[in-house]
Amino acid sequence: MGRGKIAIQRIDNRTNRQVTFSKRRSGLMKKARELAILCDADVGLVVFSCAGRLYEFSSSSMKTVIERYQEAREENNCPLLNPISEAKMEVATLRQQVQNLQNNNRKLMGEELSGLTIRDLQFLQSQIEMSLQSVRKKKEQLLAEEIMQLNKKGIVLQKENVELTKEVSIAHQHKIELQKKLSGESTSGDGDQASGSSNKVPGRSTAHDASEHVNLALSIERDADE
Amino acid sequence: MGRGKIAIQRIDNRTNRQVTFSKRRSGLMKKARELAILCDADVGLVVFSCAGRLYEFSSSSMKTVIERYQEAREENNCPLLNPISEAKMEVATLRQQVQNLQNNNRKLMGEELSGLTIRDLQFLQSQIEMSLQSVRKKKEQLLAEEIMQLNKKGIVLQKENVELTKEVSIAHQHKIELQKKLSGESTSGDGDQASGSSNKVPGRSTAHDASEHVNLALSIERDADE
DNA sequence: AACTATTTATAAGA
DNA sequence: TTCTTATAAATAGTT
Repeated sequence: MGRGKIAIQRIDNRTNRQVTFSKRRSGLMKKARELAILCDADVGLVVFSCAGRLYEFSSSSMKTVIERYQEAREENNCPLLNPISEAKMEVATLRQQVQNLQNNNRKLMGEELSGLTIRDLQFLQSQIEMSLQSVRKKKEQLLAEEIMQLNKKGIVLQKENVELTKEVSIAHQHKIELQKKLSGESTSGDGDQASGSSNKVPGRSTAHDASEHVNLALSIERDADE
Repeated sequence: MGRGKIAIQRIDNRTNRQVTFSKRRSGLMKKARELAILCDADVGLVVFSCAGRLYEFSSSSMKTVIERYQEAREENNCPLLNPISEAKMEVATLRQQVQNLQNNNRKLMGEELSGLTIRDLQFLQSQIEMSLQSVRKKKEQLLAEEIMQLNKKGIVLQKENVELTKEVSIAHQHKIELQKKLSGESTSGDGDQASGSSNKVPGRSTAHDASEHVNLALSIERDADE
């Protein structure tokens, strides 16, 4: 229907193809609408251009048509073409699974025990006792690790402290020697009056901090074993 | 296009409508196919006759076309038209829920504790201890109920036994009296030789059964408190 | 996008 | 239903 007859095969010319697509698409849509109206039919038409653009017509609503189509296909034959009832099945399965897990959880939390027999309860109790043992073991393990690490840190800090003490002691010695030399030259000495009383360094008592950490860890362990 | 022009409105004549439906439907299908081939388009066409019969054409597969349509609609705009992605969303949510519940279950069972901190473990331990308490309480309650019931039953049976003993005693008395009368008449007596030694009824020792039940219950309780 | 020569679809009749 | 055919409608190629 046109100036010339064309073979029904892909139109190679790009422009030509696009023009024909536009014309025939609107013609198809028009005919789909006419069929729906004239014959009281329910029609759904979906067209994707080769560029991926979507065009559609439906006499009622596309959603309705698609659902009706899927139902009809499911009734008549293959259950392979239904992405929706697959999903529905999966939802049902998962719901059941959630239900079971929730029940199990509740029992493990000691809730909703009314339906259980003494035997069930005995089993549940054993289960929970084992869980408790497992959790306690894990916690003790973690605590032991933490304590060991803190002890290591403490030892390092203590060594550091010893070194610093030595340095301070040496510095003090030097100072005293300098003071002696100065007092040999003149009687008015400008020496450090406080440092002679102690070799501790209050501003940076690192070893003291470490021991505090260890004590804290031990107190946590004591709490845990109550 | 035909012998006469027709208005685009529902054809009243039933036969006419059916004929037109048949002709135009095949025409529409043909044009849909031509469009798909000529213009390299993806076309899906679904037609339900007013009688509910399904006719379809799709250039690839209807399943593919429908899925592509739904995806396209979802991307572009409204999420109202997608029965499939709703289900997908629900499946995703449920999967997550199942995952969470399984994790929780495992923790409550003392499994897979590696990611937890000491604080987490402490909390979990408290939770499990509470569960254990709850389960023990429930079990003790059930056991107490069972024991009470068995005791009641035992008391009833004991009373019954007392009554039966009395009856047996009376029957025995009667028998002795009858024997006395008979021995007064003739020396050869046909009396009960065994019943004189005891007033127990070995064939129906109901009270004895009840006490056994009670002992069983008590032994279960002892097991539970280990 | 409009035109138009042709082809195609189809309404009515058989 | 199916075939026929006159006619309406669609559209291929052109402008």
